[in-house]
Amino acid sequence: MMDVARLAGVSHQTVSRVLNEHPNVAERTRLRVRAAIAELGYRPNRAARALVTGKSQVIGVVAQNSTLYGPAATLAALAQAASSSGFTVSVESVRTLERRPVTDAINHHLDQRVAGLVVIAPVAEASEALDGLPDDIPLVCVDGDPERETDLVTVDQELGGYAATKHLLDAGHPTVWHVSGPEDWFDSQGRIAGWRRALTEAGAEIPPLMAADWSAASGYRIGQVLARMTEVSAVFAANDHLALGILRALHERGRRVPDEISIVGFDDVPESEFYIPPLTTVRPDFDAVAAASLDLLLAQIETGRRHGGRRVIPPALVTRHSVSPPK
Amino acid sequence: MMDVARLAGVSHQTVSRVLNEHPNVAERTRLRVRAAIAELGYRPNRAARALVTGKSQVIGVVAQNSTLYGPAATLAALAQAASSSGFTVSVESVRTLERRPVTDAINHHLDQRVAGLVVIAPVAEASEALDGLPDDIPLVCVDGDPERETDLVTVDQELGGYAATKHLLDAGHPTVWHVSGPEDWFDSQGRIAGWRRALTEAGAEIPPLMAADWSAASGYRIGQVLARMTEVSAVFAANDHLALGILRALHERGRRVPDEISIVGFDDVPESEFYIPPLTTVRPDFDAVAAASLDLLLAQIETGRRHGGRRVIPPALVTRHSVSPPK
DNA sequence: AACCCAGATGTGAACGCTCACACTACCGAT
DNA sequence: ATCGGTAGTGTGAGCGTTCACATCTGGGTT
Repeated sequence: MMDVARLAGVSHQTVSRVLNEHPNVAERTRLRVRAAIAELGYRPNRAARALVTGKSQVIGVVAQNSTLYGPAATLAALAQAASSSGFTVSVESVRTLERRPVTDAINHHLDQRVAGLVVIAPVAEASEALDGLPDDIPLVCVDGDPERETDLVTVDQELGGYAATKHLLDAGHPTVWHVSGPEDWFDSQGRIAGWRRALTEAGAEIPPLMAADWSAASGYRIGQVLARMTEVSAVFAANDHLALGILRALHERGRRVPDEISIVGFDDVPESEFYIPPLTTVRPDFDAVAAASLDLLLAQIETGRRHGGRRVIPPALVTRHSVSPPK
Repeated sequence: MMDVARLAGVSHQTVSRVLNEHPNVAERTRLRVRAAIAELGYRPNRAARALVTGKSQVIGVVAQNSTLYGPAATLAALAQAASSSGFTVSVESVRTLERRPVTDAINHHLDQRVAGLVVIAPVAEASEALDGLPDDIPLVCVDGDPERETDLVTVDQELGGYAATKHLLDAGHPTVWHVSGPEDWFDSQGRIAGWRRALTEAGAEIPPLMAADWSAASGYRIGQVLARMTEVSAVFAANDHLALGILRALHERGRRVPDEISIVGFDDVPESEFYIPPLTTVRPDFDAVAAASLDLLLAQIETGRRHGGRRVIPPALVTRHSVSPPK
């Protein structure tokens, strides 16, 4: 920086001002400094800046190491969105969503003096890890406890579950079975609630809940049970991969979809359009989730205060060919 | 740090020594310092350390913003592996794999004084962006040009393509059609080469190449063509999602898999076991790719020199039910 | 007893920036 | 003629570490 200053015939401070786009710099000075920067190929040292300001241009993200579609898609979208705002995303990957590893990951980020934190905390325990945090660090919680007070971005799971169930009910099915995700996930809870509400509103019987994890394998196992039960005509699966497993189990036992049984999924993974049959599903907008998170976070960074903002992104039902009226 | 030093009754330098596990510190002093650290809840400022040492504990990753399974899985595994080595992964997400955005991303990382760089560069243009780089920065290229000299980690695509094709040939098929990924991807090129080699070795006819992108949608389009061609009895799809699209197209035209047509995929996405029928596929070990990358990178960081190391991870064929002998 | 050496510790500078403040020049208003 | 204000610029300190070097101590050698 000194070299640049010397070449431009100004002080280091003026160079700093040009770099930070400080208003009070004469136009020709600015030009001269920029020229010197270009000539020397100078690039500012962000570590030094981070040291003195106490903040970096880095957003710390805590996410579970998983290839689950939702979290992975959110993370990718977040990285993309951050890049275009001049931020870098630093990922601390946790093996499990227990409190301890999440806390460690957060502390590690704090050591690096990140400008803000995005925590993907889809279960209660991970969500609780956010409670002890000093409140001078910008923080957005994604997919976290819908009840929490701090800034939160989430897909409207309840609405999605409601829409899926309603769609099946509207097709004429007397009731809808639900294969849910793990019960400690807020996502699962929301989808279950939506399912229940639709059923209740319609005065339909509420069948027992079939809880699974998010995998196609568990969908398959539950599908084998469902396939034997002649009274089930409509199933709402908590995600597309579960739906795929169910589809396969049904196919194996010769139960035809949608003729005998209708199915709706959740997530709209790009492949679901090519399942057999093409899956009617609920599409959350992960790009919108990422954009909203960044938006909230940047606002906090700017003002230096928590706002308690809350963005709930409504998902959309996309209808394909896995639903038909009951026979 | 000064506070800790004061409390422990030592100098700041001794605290620093304890922090960096310098050998020449008396045992009881070390204990006293640790106690002081714990009592004060002191956490070192990484930005300050990065400033003075010129290196951070951060690994810069450049990856395309995509939800493609391979890159996403590699990235996740990398973040996980880095975390357990005490490193953080900083992701710079590029929208396209053109040279310019990749170079920008790399420079941005360099500004942050990352300890090393991992670039996922599956096409030639991205790979070229690595050429102008100063050679004092540790660098590992993942999925890059197999011909390049610098440290490289990649799945043995050629072997995978060979194994898939050979498997179909061994089942008795006269030849094997190939639906490939985009031709500018090294992954595609390797799989194509393996496919050709297996065909050539067996003295089989080499059918025209069907090039697609990686999506199920493009697999479906090509599948519609394949379904009409009575002479095709065996297809090797460059990834599982393509295979899914093909499966669906075939199903629509009433062509049964594997009775009439056999199919092998690539990637072993977790869902492929539940496709109809369960897909025989080639499984690359993304965890191994990530581990090898980190290994190579850490070695460079330690020695401060490029080694020109090269790790080629052999994939494994996993046989399920999408292959049978021709009728 | 004098010496040496290695282990343990302390001292001050430096890393590359930004911040707070001081200074200069020039303007218009009194 | 004096004053205050403002745009433009410079000066020095300080952020929290590590590095290079200096100093101190105690045990083993001669």
